[in-house]
Amino acid sequence: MARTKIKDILLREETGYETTVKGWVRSFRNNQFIALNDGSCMNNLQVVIDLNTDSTLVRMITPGAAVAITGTVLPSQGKGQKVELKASEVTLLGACNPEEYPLQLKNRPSLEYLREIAHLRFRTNTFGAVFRVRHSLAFAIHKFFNDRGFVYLHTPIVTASDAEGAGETFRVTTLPFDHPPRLEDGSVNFEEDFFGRSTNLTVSGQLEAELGAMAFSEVYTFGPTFRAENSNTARHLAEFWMIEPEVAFNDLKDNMDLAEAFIKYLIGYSLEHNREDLEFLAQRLLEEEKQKPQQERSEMGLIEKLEFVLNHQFERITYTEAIEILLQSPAYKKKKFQYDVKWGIDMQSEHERYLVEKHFKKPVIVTNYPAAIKAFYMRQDDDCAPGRETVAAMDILAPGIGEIVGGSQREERLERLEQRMKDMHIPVEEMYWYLDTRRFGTVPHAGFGLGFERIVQFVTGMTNIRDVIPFPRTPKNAAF
RNA sequence: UCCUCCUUAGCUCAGUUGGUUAGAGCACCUGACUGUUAAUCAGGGGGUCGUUGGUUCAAGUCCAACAGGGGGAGCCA
Repeated sequence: MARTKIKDILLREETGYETTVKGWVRSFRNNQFIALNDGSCMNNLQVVIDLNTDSTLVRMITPGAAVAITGTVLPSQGKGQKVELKASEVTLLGACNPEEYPLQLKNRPSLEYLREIAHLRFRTNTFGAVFRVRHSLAFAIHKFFNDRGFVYLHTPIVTASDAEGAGETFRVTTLPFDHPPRLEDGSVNFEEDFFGRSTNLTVSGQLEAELGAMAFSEVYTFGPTFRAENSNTARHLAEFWMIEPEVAFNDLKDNMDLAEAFIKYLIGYSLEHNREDLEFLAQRLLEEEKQKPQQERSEMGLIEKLEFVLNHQFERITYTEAIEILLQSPAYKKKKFQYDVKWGIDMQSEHERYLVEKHFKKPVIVTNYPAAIKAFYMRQDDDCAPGRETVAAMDILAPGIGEIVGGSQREERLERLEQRMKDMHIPVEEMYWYLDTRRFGTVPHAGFGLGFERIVQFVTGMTNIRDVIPFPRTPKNAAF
């Protein structure tokens, strides 16, 4: 008999039909009640087996074991569920030695411990919910852009340019690391390497996305990104996924509108399609926060927070206004900030958190940062006072996780771009392909990068980024 | 990379001022019971106290280094 997904049985709420389910045992009570989960949804299906079932088979029904069960769906006699499956045939597909299996429903394994058994953690309620939401968000990203006529562009994972200076790179090579071919001056001869030049894993697909935008008008990338920085935080990974839309003819305001609509769409999509999972995650978060002192607890529950963000305009302020707010803040006057505030500084986490969590209490888009602290490709603002040169940058800061989006209108004027690159010691000749877009039919355009795991964190409420990617890669950790 | 805290049973954690044989709950095993909901009840087994070195008559406990992890910071998405 064809397998029915547990989600469909629970959704149907109909009874009296015969069917087959397959899944993994979460718990087995009373030698009679199996809580069965097949990952299709949060909830388990209660399977009731006959008391006369062969006792050697009954002994094999243990947490983690895989079973196939045929039976009739009936209204449940118990209180915890509407329907249950009365088994007529139970088949053990895969046994699971309970002495060795580390996941038992009645244990309360910590997130840190589950990270060590990441190959099994999908089978827990928490990670089941997190990764169903992650899937939903990934799908919603494609849907959002597809519905708006964007072309999904696959930018390369192996690249030769580190021109953007977005971070430390992982080198890609087939040269023998113990005796690489060398030039006369002792440096490694990359001409003998696989690609005939020094290559690394991509740190961003943006520059290539810009090339696509100059033909398709609107493109987006969504792929793995690699940074070899020795960052040990709850919001950094060495391998993560990034979404980078790039739109011709858009200016900074269009860019903000797109980013805000995008984030709200993702939240709305998840609220609509992952209600059960989000409710579970909200409950989990609530339990976790009970451990914290009152003042550190968040004011809103997870779902309230998502609905709040969905229903309120993001605050939009310039960098200059942000600095002004910080300078006027009680926190600044009481010298609560560890780092000083003045125009020109790169804002520290404490400053961003003050703006987002204390002052505005909602996502904030900060624009027009000082040119000196931003990347070469950002469009230089006109009519700046001397010493106050800014660029058309925008960062979206979200409560709890900080910068979730970084983007800008791009510098489309060839001379100004070349001059800026020279000032910042970026090899102009090597970047001829990038500059060609400014030579051949250049237009104003804008785009941004959104860290996928950060939006998954925001939506699921998971505080550590390592818990929203299946197999996290971080310094000293590439297990599984 | 820096600051800080942590590492004791499969898991979550106690462990007093350095002092006899290392504790609990859950999990696991054995048995009982059977419309349970993290099932319940009775009994049982389970430890190189992260690793290495040091101080001491004596170290889970004090010191150092290293490893791993948490929280914070930097860098960023």
